[in-house]
Formats: sequence, structure tokens, C-alpha cells
Amino acid sequence: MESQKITNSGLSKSRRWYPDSCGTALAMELVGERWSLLVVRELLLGGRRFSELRAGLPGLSANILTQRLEGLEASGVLRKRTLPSPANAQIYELTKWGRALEEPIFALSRWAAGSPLHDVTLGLSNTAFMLSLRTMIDREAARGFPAELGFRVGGEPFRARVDDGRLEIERADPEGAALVFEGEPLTLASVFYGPDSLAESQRLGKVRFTGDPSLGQRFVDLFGLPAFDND
Amino acid sequence: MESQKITNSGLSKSRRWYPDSCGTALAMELVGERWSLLVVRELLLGGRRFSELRAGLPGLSANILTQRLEGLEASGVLRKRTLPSPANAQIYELTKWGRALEEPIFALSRWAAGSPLHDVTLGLSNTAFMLSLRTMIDREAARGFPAELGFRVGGEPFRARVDDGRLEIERADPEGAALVFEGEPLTLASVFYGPDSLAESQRLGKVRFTGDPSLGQRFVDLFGLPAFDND
DNA sequence: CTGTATCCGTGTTGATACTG
DNA sequence: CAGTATCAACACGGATACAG
Repeated sequence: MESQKITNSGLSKSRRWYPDSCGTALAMELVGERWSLLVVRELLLGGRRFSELRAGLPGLSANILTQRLEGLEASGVLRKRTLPSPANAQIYELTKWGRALEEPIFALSRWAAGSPLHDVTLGLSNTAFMLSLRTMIDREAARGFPAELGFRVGGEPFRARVDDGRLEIERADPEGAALVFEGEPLTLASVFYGPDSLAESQRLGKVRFTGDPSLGQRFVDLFGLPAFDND
Repeated sequence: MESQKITNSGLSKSRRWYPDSCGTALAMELVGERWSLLVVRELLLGGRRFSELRAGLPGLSANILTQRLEGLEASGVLRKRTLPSPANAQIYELTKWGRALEEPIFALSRWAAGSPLHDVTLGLSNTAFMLSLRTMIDREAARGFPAELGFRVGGEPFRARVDDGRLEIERADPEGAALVFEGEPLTLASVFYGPDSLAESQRLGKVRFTGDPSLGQRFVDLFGLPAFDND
């Protein structure tokens, strides 16, 4: 009567494994459950607390988040850590191996962005918007882009810069950056990926921008969604 | 009494979508269900029939396979096609967009191959073994590898060659290739990725090999599993 | 041979409410 | 804030029966 209780905590052996040694199958085993990869996405820009994860993942209930965190910890993708002394808070952060999921996640995102079913009105976490910039930037066109970037997305501060065509992002105060974009994730997305122009959105008060307008537009133009071309 | 019946056929609208515009979320929506990505994997080397898919995916029952095929067709990942005249068989083949899943799949596989939980004794489809070669080849070391390769994996014929460090694979008769490897998927995997040497496996009759032995060994040495190095 | 439809037992998922 | 408990709905996989 006391067995049967271990089921489903973390990486239980009772899970139905794919009878398949292929790496794809193992990957689906490890991070293929519903929400898992989105939890990892939220952690890609640094460790987060339970409540921050919930905030970035509307629709995910607490118990499922707990299950996913247990599973991902058991798989060695992330680690639960208690912050030093005064903070004393618990955070979840990716292991080195977990951080290596960035490449698969970006590959999947780029692929999915080509779908006609892509609905850009659903919701977007602050982290997801910032990562989308890193994912979708045109590396060739971006090479050598000079300005230091700042963002305040849904109130959260970020800093970024272009390095060898890649956008490096960190959570830090945007104060003093040459270009600073400020707004809600979906609004910013409509400027970077949609039809809205930076100047017009700014005039309507939906986005705040400081810096040289033409350089700002040049930065925005580094981004765009791929066209769907299926056979 | 007649509603409620549309649920779950193909891409039903009743599915619980992630309230998230992020590409990762959409990707999980489209190919994140159990088995979906493995079905795509089986199709990466060309169209297959229902029964061939089942053979390559033990553990997947017929009704679930039907559901996945419907879903993936509705998403535009694959297409059901009836072969011209004499054959008259139905095959499932990836669309151009579906073929673009190769990159995300390979990224996931390479990532997962670094896990200590990787169990290489589970089973491996013929297609999965051939794709693993394409995934795991050391591109630098492989550059310029001269020989035409042939394989007979679990009875299925394949041909391959190295082009710019990448392994190009097609389903075709291996007859006449400079190096030909023949055996069961798991046995071949233990030679390419595990401790078994080519010569010894050949002596034991587990693998048949024709061609220059040292060139054969040189080819085998282009493959290996990454070490797990987690913080 | 190539699937499709249905039922059924089980496990997974998720929303709500609740506790330390 | 950080989870646990409970319960309902659904997805999965096996078996079987059926259709072109």
C-alpha cells in the first residue's frame, strides 16, 4: 500500500519510455512534455524564482510547474538553488547542459515562425520577446551594428549589444544605452515584426524610444518573420 | 449529441493552445505531442507507407499513428499522397516546410546524446540509425572523405557520401560502393558509437563489411558520442 | 494489405482550493 | 511566496472489429 507513491516525482522509472535509442526520442523524453521547453526558455536569460516563472507562463498552473521543475532537475537540465544570505530566496537556474538547449530551442522557434498558424496576438512574456530578438536577428545585416541597446519590456530591464551578428542579452539596467526601447512585449513585437512603424507607435504613446530615430529604425529593420513557402 | 465529436481530429481548435505567441510555444503545439517528432524523423529520408512507419516506431499503436498523421497533415508538415498508377499505394511525405524540421531535430538529438541517461539498448529503426550518422558525424574530420558508402541496415538499402563534411544519404542499392556495412541497427550502432571494433564485430559475424579495412575503420572513427560535462 | 473506428483501463494534465 | 491536495478531463496505448 505504500509503494505506488513514487510514481511521477521527477524522472520516475514508471514513465512510458519510447523504445528507441535515437537521440530525438531521448530529447522528447527529457524535455518533450508539455510546458517543459517553455520553462527552459524562461530560464535562458538567467535564474528565476517560482513566481517569476508563473508570471512568464500564464496558463501553467502551480502543480504542473512544480512537476516540470522536478522533472527537469532530475534530468540535470536545471538546478534549484537557495540564494546566499540576505536574499534567501530559492531560484531555478539552468545547468551548463541545460543552457545548451538554446540551440534546439532557437532552431524550433525559427522553424515555427514560418507557420501560417503563427498567432502573434496570444501573449508574450518579457523574456520571450527578448529571446525572439536573439533568435530572429538577421546575422549578416546585423554584423557590426554599433549601438549599445537598452530595453524595458513590461517593466523589466535588459541590455543588449551586437557581437559578430549575434545579439547578446543580459538583465541589466538600460540607462545610458544609445538606443532604448520601452513598452509591452506584444506592442514591441508589432513594431519589430509587424506592420507598425517605430515613429508612429512612439507618437501613439505605445512605445517609448530614446536615441537617434534613423539608427533606431535601422535596428528594427534587422528583424522580420520569414515567409511561409510550402512546396 | 452530435457535437463534441470533432475533438482531436487533426488540428482541432479545441486543443489547449499555449497562450503564448513565442515560436517555441507554437513549435510545441505543432510537433510537441508524443511521437510527432519521431514520425517526422522516419520521414526525413523520404516518403513512407503506414506499415513502414509502424515498423520503425514500435510502441506506437495504429490509432495514435493515424491521429499524428492527421495532425501533422493539418499543420502542413506532411502530406498524404497516392502513388501513380501501378503502385497505387498511399505514402506520407514531408512538405518542404516539414523537411525544414531536420535542423531542429538534429539540434535536439545532438543535445540529448550528451545525457548520461542515454540508453543505447532500447531499439533503433533503420532510418534512425542512418540519420544518427548524419547527425553525429565530425564535420571537420569528415571533410573530403573519399569513398562512396553503402549500407544495408536491417535489410534496408542505403547509399551515402560525404559532401563538405555532411553525410548525404538516400535510399538506394549499396551495390558497388567502395565501403559497404551490413547489419542490424543496434549492432552497427555499437560499432560506430560503442566499444565494438569493426574487425572484431565482423569476425563474430554480427556485421558484414566489404572494402578496405583501414579506410572502413577511418570512416567509423568519424563518429562518437559526446561526453557529458555538466557544470 | 492499408488503414479506420470504437471501447476500455490507465496515466497525465490541469484548475481550484488550500497549507506552511 | 512557494508550493501540496484533490478531483475532473483528457490523452495514450492495447485490443478488437471493421472497411476499401
